[in-house]
Amino acid sequence: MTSGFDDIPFFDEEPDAPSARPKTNREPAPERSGGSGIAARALAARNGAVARPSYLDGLNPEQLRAVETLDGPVLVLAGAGTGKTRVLTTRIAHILATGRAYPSQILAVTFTNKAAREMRERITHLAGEAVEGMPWLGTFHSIGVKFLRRHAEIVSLRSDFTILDTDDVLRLIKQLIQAEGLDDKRWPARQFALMIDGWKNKGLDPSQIPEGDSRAFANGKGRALYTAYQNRLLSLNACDFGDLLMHPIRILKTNPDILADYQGRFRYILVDEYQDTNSAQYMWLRLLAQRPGRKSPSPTPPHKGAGLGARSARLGATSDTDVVDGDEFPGDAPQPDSLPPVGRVGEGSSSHASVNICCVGDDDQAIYGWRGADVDNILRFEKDFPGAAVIRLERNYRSTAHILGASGHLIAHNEGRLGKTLFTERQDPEDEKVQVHAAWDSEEEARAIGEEIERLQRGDGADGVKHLLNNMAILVRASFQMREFEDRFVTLGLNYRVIGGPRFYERMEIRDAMAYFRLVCQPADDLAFERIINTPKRGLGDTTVRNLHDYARARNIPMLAAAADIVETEEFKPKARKALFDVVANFQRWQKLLETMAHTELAEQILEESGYTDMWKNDKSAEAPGRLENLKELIRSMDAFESMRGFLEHVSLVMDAEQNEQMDAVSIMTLHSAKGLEFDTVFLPGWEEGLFPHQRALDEGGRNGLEEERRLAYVGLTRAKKRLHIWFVSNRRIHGLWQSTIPSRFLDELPPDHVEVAEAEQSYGGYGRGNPYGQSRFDKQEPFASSYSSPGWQRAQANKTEATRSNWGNRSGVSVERVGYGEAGPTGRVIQGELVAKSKIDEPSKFAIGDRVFHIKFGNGNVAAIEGNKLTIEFDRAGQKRVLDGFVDKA
DNA sequence: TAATCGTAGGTTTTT
DNA sequence: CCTACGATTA
Repeated sequence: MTSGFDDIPFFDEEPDAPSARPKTNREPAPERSGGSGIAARALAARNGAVARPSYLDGLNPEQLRAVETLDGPVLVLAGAGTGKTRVLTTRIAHILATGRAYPSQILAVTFTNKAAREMRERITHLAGEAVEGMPWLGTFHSIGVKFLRRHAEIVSLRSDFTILDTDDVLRLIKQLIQAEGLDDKRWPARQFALMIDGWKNKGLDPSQIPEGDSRAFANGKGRALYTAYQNRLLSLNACDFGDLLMHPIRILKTNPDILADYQGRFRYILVDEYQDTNSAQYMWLRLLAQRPGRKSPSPTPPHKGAGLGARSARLGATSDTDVVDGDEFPGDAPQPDSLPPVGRVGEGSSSHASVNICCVGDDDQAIYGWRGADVDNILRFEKDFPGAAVIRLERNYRSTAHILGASGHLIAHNEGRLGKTLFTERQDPEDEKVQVHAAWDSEEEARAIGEEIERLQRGDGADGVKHLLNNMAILVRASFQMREFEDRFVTLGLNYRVIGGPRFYERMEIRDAMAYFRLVCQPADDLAFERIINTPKRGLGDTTVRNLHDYARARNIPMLAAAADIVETEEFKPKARKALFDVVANFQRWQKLLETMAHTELAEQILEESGYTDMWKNDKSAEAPGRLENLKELIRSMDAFESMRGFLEHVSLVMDAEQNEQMDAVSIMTLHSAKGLEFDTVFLPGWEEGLFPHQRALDEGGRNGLEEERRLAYVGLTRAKKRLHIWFVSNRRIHGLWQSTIPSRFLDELPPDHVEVAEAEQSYGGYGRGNPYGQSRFDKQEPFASSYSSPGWQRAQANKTEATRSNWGNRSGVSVERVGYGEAGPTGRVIQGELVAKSKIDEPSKFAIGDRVFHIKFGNGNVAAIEGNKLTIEFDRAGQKRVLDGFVDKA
């Protein structure tokens, strides 16, 4: 577990948990954790009756309450860095340890696999092997799959249905659009995929979508297309991601006995990141959170009040499995195919009042409204679950008081929040204020941030300590901003890591390979068939594929089967016929081998015999070696699975693969992907109107859009533990042309007490000096303007004002100043950068001049010069670049 | 089948 | 402006 991923300090790291405190659970509870239940417990403990379990040690009173309030609905409003994950995991451990439920009776949902994995690890840590048997801990989607595999037939699927990724979905939709005789340029599949996504986020099936939505696409054929799409999925025995929730909802709604069964089963429901739930997820939760109906056969409750000792005894017997897996839902007959109206789930039923559901979230960190998340879900929790206990976690363990003060003040500008005020006990006069910096343009911004990073790395900062790059991050609003930093860091030879780019299983070669495997395991997978039928090239072009497609559709058989038929005929020209024959024969053979051969071996054989690996071996492009490497990695990763099918199942849901965390590197990522992470030092560049808040969020989302942007800013600010640097530039290239920009309004929303406008340490070339634009109008209007008196801020304000009046084109005077900076400032810095590099010059390089090397970004090249750990490489495609040797491998 | 030209779009992302 | 993808052409 890397520290960067830890929301909260764990056990001994807790700031207010002195390490001197005894860890034995015989010890009475510390006084500060004095809820009444605890007091009683402590008393009991003193009498030797109940030992206070050690996992409760170090929780603050609110956290403890969140853990111990087990009956009835609970909403935990957990501010950033207040120990959210810890509460969730400890709560589960507590439920298990007190014997209130079997692991199989707890439903715990997260949004990401990462969160689920982390939760599982932590619970294991707290409660021992108890979690091994927690079958219902996972993402909404993975739990959806598990459920759907059991009840697939109710929605006319087989339980071995495939899960399509976005690529497949897109191709499928495109086919449907073409089949309708529509122009796929005018009606892009992309757009329709987004619409479907939106509908499914809301839990709407084709009959339920608003008429307006239907009319908005394809000359009013929206609904028909959606219907056709769903039918096509069924005939492919496939689901998209939305279906993994839609189908379970439908099953639960139309089958009261199944519903009652699950309602009875899940004694405790826990939801992470509740602020991010969409309507469909909400419906699903509401269905399960209702009290079981009268006739529901509820599983025997485990005996209550058992302590830790009793737990392990019970675990030995492990009746978990038969509670979940043993019972095969008798009386669960397939239902007719009619779709129920989507009403408001659970309406009119007051019985859900005492369901043990615990939702944890932070309305201030709701940043996924644009993909269907509905903040209202968290805002109206108390109405949905009457009598809910609402617990606020406001004690922050992460950031300095300045960072907390700044973020708290910013987010207070939002309306309609549940309202929390984070505080910390940390009082260190050494803590620096949040720094706001101005730069002329994005290039200078990147340059200056690079310098600051190197300064920290070197130990030239205020604290004189050398800092690891791993503890620093640059968080951007939009991914195009990353490029500037990458370019700069490559020239500096500064290690960086981009988080969130295209992921392993989304890469072309991986998808291709997976399509082969899919088709072997599932011959009806037409999408896989179409993906690889002519990859590598076999002379089976569009026309052949279309013929096959038509033939297959006419007979209602899979394309692979159609191909098998057609090669027996004279339908195709000999060349195509031969190629197709080979493909069909190959697949038939592989299918047979599936039963006998080890799956990794078979996978390798498939890629060899299909010519797929050869295709990349013959490819001269820069990416080819990397792709072959990825394929090897893919096969290697299959080892951990029982079978090829098992592997496919895993991959369809878990799209990430871990990367090398070895090297020390600065992280570059978007604000969105930074949620949940923390870093000592955080840089937030690009705080300009139009970029942040983003213009489109403003245009399309109005006030809500702005508030979501503000929450995003809040997320960014609260990622920082110790040092926070915010940047804005005066000029940025937007769609290729230079534009003057105005500092973000969010800057004005920061409290002066906790913020200082950083003075540039080097010469700025004086672009603000002798400000020709006079006093800023913002001086009067801004509430805090009086405290921003430093020259830097005034300069910033000056930029702000002039920026509103002019643009790059007619500001020749200023562009000269830029040149001035360009020559003065950075030149010195570059030299410093090299000095750093030279400290390593003595170490012999593992490369020699003339070596053939491969770089992940620039491809193949030859080493032209070596200075310490820096190489100058003549790349085949990218030209000459200086790179760090850690970034290249011998080719 | 590869290479080249033209055009559209250029926020955020999981599963 | 610059990239990525699709369509057209050799």
